[in-house]
Amino acid sequence: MPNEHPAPPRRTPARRVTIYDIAKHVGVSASTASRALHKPGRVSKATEERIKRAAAELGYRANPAARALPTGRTGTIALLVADITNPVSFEMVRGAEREAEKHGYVLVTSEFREDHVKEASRARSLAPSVDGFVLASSRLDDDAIATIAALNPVVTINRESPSAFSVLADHEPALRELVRTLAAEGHDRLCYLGGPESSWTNAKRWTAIEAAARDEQIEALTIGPNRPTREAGQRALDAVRDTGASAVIAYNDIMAIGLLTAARDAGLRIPEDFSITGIDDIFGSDFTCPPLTTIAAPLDDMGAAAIRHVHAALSGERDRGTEKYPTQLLMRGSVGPAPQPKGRK
Amino acid sequence: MPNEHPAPPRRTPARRVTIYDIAKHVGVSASTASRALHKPGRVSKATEERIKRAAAELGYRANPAARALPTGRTGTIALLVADITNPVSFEMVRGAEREAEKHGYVLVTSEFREDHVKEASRARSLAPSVDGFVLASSRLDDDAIATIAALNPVVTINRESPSAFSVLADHEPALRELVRTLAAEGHDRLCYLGGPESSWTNAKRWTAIEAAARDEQIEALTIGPNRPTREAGQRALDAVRDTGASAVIAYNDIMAIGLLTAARDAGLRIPEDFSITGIDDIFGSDFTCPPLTTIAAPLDDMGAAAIRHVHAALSGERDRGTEKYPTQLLMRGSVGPAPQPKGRK
DNA sequence: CTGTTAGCGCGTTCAC
DNA sequence: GTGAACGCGCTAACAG
Repeated sequence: MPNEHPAPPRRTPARRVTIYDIAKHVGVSASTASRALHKPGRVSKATEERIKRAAAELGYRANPAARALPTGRTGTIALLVADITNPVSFEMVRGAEREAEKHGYVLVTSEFREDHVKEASRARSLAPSVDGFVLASSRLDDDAIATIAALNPVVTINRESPSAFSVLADHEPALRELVRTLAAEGHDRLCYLGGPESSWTNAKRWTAIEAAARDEQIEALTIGPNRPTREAGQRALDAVRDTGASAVIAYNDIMAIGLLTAARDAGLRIPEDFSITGIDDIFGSDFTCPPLTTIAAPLDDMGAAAIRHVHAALSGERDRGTEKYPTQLLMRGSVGPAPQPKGRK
Repeated sequence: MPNEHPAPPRRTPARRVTIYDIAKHVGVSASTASRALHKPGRVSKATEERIKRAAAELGYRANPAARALPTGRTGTIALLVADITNPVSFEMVRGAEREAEKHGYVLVTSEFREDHVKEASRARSLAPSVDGFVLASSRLDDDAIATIAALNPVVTINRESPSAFSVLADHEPALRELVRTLAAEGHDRLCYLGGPESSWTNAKRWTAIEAAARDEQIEALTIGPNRPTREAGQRALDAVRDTGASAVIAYNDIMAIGLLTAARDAGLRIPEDFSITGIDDIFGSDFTCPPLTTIAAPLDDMGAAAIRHVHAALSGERDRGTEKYPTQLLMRGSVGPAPQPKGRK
């Protein structure tokens, strides 16, 4: 802990009301009050009613810390995302938050900025104050995830791991469809603009593209690894052109947007000179010039599902497994026919 | 609490190491261990060293809940934002998170989706588990904020309130400059596309625009209130055209982008037929067609500052006041000369 | 169905 | 400089 937060000059203590206050007020013991408030049916209907009324009147709020001590449950779930400012995170965070609230959990969201060291350290420091973890686009290896999972249930999003439940977007069919479409448009060499090496999905995506290209009997090559940023997308323009490919599939929309704007700045016409596609369907991908062809996943649902599985694991249900979500190819203006029809086939 | 999370089937307890473990391990009392770990100099240099070593060896992690009980401090700060999926939130969240981590706090981020009822209820339910609040773009009235501030220090972002410390972006100079520029380009009637009624900044922005327009001797009118969404921006196109204004300043970039895309879909040329500007400089505002003229604020710094002020308040420093941050007008392609010079003056 | 007792892990008196 | 004892608010175990 780099810094301590001292307590000395306490703020207006304004003592909060406890179960003892309401117990005294009603004329029962504290444990009865506790039961009435949280254990359904363990107390007579009449006194339960009186206790609940008193609690409402006095404005009682359970102290989570006090509750966590005997139960070992904090009522908090941590969601670790690679990059908060990546629009991909939004929908996931929103879905997770909605579901967490629904089950009475507080959600703590934290980003690790694509840094696996930071990710591990955040998990370690958060571990004592949460009941479980959701790791979105984790950069950790299986051992590191296992370490975390030893103390708390872990659900991963877009990352498979033997020690966690995994919620995945199945990009394979959409990528295959995309490659088929590109081939049909006459593209006979396509380039995958790769993402971070430590990204599990990066490898998956390239594998799917490669296989699809083979089936379509067109060439596929990849450049990378690259950081998943706009800047990286921009800087990749020359490398992409050097490949001689007429179509590019970028690791994600952020990179695709970087590449697209760089291409336009360089005087290229999209898609006449060049087809570009991304993955994710982030905010903004529909209003680039031209709008970006991309692949959408139900990130909102996936975020919610992850929380649901953490909750299930905490309730004693199985905490390993995989759940796949379908994705959808969105054809937009950034894809067009190959520039020089070479008459393949 | 809509739902309880039952504890019964506890997960591999895997008892965590406590100060007692390390105390026994070293051969001292628990209180000495506690002191050595957190009270500088209250224990002999030698034993302090041994205790710290033991703590490290055993992998000791303080139990925040147990700590919170006697101290009343949870080490957590809540950040409430209007809309997580609005890119405006990102930078603020990121800055806040960075600063929170720096001071050893855990940050809980939660959105209330522009709903003041939800905002209040979130604050109420979070109150017992946090040390303080940051309310970003709060939709609450002063009384509601005062209620929250009675229990925990509150810092507001882009919202002034008598019972909280306020971190504000000062849009007035940039708006004035923008209006002056528009006037110089020949626009003699401009329209403010208003945001939500409950938004404090909405009123501020309109006031600044109105005053600047008066000074420039051009006409300014406003339409609204509107929800701060892309859809609202799109739907406003007709209303905006009906005003006869040749330039629009939107409440924020999201709405501006909605308006811009709707205008283009309707066959209008921007900025030849119409100048459009936003406020916020969100992700995406630089790659619309044409790029959006907007006003940028140091949201990252403001988020960090808010946390700093919560921390300061918790340390007994003053918890009322105002801190203003300068903003910057970014002229981009969406602004041009007025379509039909009417030869004002 | 309900009251009593004990203890969660830690900080903090108060003695020594 | 250090240890023993108490209590934070709540739940759990054990009576009754």
